[in-house]
Amino acid sequence: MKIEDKIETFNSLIKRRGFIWGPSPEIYGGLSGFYSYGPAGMALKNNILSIFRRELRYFGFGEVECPTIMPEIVWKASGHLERFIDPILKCSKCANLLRADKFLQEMFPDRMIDGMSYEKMEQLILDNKISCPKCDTLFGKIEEYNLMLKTQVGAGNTVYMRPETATTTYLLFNRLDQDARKQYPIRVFQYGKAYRNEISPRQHVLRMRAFDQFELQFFISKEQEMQFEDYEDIKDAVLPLLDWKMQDDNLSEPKMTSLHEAISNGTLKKPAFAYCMYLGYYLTKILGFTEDSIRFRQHSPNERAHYADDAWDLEIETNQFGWVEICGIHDRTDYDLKCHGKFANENFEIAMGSDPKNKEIPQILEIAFGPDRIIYTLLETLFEVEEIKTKTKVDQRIVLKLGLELAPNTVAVFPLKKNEERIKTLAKNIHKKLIENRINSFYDEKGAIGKLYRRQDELGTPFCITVDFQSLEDETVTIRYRDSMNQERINIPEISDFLKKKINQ
RNA sequence: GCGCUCUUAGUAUAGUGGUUAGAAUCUCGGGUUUCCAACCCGAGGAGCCGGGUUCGAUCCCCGGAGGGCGCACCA
Repeated sequence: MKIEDKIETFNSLIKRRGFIWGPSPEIYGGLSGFYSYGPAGMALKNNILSIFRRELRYFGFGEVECPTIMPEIVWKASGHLERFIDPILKCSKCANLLRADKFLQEMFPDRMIDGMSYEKMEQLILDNKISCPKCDTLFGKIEEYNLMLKTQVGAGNTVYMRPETATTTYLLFNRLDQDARKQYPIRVFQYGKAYRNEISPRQHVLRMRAFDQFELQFFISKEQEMQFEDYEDIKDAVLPLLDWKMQDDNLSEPKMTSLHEAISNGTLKKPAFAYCMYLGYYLTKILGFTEDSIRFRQHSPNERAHYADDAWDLEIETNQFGWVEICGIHDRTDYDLKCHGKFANENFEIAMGSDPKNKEIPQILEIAFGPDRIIYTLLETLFEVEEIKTKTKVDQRIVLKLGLELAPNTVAVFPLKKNEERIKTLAKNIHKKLIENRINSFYDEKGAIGKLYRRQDELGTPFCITVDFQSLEDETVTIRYRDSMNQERINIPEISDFLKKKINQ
């Protein structure tokens, strides 16, 4: 069997081996934009999350969790209600759909459309007899498309599913300020679901309507942004940067740039923001993404979100979908706290320095990961179809080169022969010992030894242990390495320690 | 959301207006096998949903859902 199309093979692998299924619910035909994780996918996700949590502890972050539903006032204050509801023009004849404001801006480049009321836009359309560019039918009323999912709580209270976790974190600000005893910068992150009513979700889990976010926040003073202690430790780090000027020159390859170089030539303005870039890069690299598949792409000023002063996407190059954003690093300034302070009638001005009289609203720097995108891009970039030579033929194998801590199974244990009771019993006992040592071991005996190895290759299991006849004599087994397919013999009582040592290397 | 196109076992597919929808792989049971998807025996599993035309529809028609591509959308 020759494996022809790598992308097809990959797409079927993630279904076949229980990584990602959908659109869910499959037995009812599916709802576009919603996917489920199978056991392997969920194991991978949990492994990623525990690495992130462990590392963020090291970087001084605390974790919070907030409700996914928030009242209307929150989104009015954050600006999402205004920005996430788009005015659209729908052609009554050909059903062509257009963003009303963008379309009108194109028609009337000299007029200020942004901020114009719907009535005024409609008047403009009427006065100038604006018609559908496709079929020339006259446009009528402006309709709304709401990118936020709306529902009701209690007796008709209109509420919204959060379109990002970040805003819900900001609502805890005065609690966090107390909790951290005003030791700025405050570092906190939140992991959880966010919801967006995409018009047409596509590209598998890359654009879902319900998706995970893992968002880190710095609450920081303006002074600290420019004189950031931790920056000194990492300023020599070299990152693949593609700023918007390079993009304007039609470049797509990033330039390896050290952070202090980026700061001194003005590509990056704030050392604290540079530190965020580093942190995003660090967390990405630690998952095993290869260096040449990563780049930071800066948003051009008109691409930026309503709250952002500077924004960079950390992107991964995939076969199927090109460069995919897995993380966004945003300088949100004091925008969010200013808005919420105003709407909630709270005073968020804090004395963050030594002078208690010098109060200011903290700045916010954000590092926002999309775990679903991490999982998809990680699987896709680490997936390989390899040629291998056996004694008799040249064969192929499918292998996921997942990091040792990420693989759903750390080790699999097999009996070389399934109908030899003594070998089977010993293999089962070894598996049991590993499980008791809380090592993620998997026992399998269904199939010839080669098939057992290949099955684990597909799941990314880094180690396989095989019990053979010699094991019965001298208390040793073979351990087979996923990437090299090499084997060596090790002592049975030392397996757990051997694996733990390998993992912590 | 629009246009084009597609939808058959877990996966990837073949074929057909009419007996029991075929092969691969897969899964399970058994045999064989002393290290890389071997082999043998046996078994299991499928035409997206709803309506119409027809004596009869998986196949033709209509509608819906979902996927792919293009447009639009993607703070």
